[in-house]
Amino acid sequence: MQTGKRRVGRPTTNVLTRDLIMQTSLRLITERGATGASMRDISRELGVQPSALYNHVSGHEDVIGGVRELVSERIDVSGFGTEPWIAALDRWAKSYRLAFAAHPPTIALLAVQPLTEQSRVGTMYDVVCRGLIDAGWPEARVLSLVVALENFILGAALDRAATSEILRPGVSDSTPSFQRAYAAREESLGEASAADAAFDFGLATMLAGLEAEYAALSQDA
Amino acid sequence: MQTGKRRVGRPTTNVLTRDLIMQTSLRLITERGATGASMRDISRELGVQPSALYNHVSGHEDVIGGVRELVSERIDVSGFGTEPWIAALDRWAKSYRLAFAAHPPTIALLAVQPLTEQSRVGTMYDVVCRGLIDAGWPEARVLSLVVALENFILGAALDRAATSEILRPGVSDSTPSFQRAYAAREESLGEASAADAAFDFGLATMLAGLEAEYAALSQDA
DNA sequence: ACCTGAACACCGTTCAAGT
DNA sequence: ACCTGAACACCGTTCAAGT
Repeated sequence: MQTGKRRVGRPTTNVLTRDLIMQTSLRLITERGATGASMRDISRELGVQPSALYNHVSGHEDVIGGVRELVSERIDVSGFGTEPWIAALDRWAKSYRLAFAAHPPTIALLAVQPLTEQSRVGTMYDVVCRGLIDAGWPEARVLSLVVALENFILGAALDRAATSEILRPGVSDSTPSFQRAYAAREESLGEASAADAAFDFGLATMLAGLEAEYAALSQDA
Repeated sequence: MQTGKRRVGRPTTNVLTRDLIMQTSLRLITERGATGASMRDISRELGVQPSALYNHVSGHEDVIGGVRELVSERIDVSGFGTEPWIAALDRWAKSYRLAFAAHPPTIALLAVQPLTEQSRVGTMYDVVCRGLIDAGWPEARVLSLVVALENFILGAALDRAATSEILRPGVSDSTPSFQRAYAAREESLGEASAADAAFDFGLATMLAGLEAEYAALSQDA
């Protein structure tokens, strides 16, 4: 990316754009982890001084927000309006998690960020809300449903981002039931990821619970 | 905490202990947020040089791990063995979330940390696993169940830690369904927290799904 | 408007020196 | 063994100066 040394003063053709900064940041985070994309790292990668970034972004928080937008673009909301609501939620949840799982270190960074107004994330919520309202869910409950599912998805993504050894009983310790459960899961999983198994199990459980809740709703009406 | 200026060399009575460092760190995180408990902040609060901390902890990661242990001590696993498994899970999940909710900024810090061996967290898993195995859940599925529920809990805690404005549609924008759902929830909630509503809804949904799954299990047997 | 370069107030961590 | 003090290699951000 470097173009030798630039002399002071405004360059004849701009070196940076906001989008270039976001793309570079996402790439660095993915390649080097959450701590590998400091403002100084990004500027170094782009061959500019750190202060140059501030002509296009307001600060590090702004960069993180932009990266979140980038990652969120790959979430699939196409099921709403074309499939039954439960299938649409299933598709949404799985693609949501995969979008973040493709860049594991982003999750811890992004999950805490407040939602910027007028963002693509906002339009995603709109599509999901519309699908659920049209399906007959009471408006007052729709956001609780969406947020609850999202909490699970982000928690699962966070889990996947952590080392796979995050949950492992110590050897020869005082947790026999934990060890038995661990060994039994190990055997039944084979090559599959434990985090994936927990996500699939949890998502199926939540959707089953939602289906039951939905059935109870139409019984009241 | 300061005791005037100490001269160089080993003090006659120790100033620090590992536990004192952890307690101070938790207090600072709670009072000042996740960024308010740097190694230098902790040392300043304790009236010592930053390097003094390294006689009792291996580094910042170690401190975070210790704080997680502190917070986790308040998780209630007393239901396992004394209540039906579903009630025990409900009690566990609610106290789990509350333990972290009492120190909101800790969650983002702690959720990503790998589990240290021989920790209290490990014994918590053991009690939960034992309760579920004794209740008749297949050993190979127990950990997926626990991890899935934990993912939801931590995701919900993360959500609660974020500003309450994290999810809010922009005014006069192109997300009408999102806005309707937001307004409807607002009205039905009154004073209650939106994050709480989503957690309660999600937990009830997951437990209902688990109950259905459990019933299906015994049908096969 | 958009870059460089210098500066400021921070980090985590290491290590010699002192008791 | 457990502290101080100095040092190293980092941060994010601001701002004057230059084109």
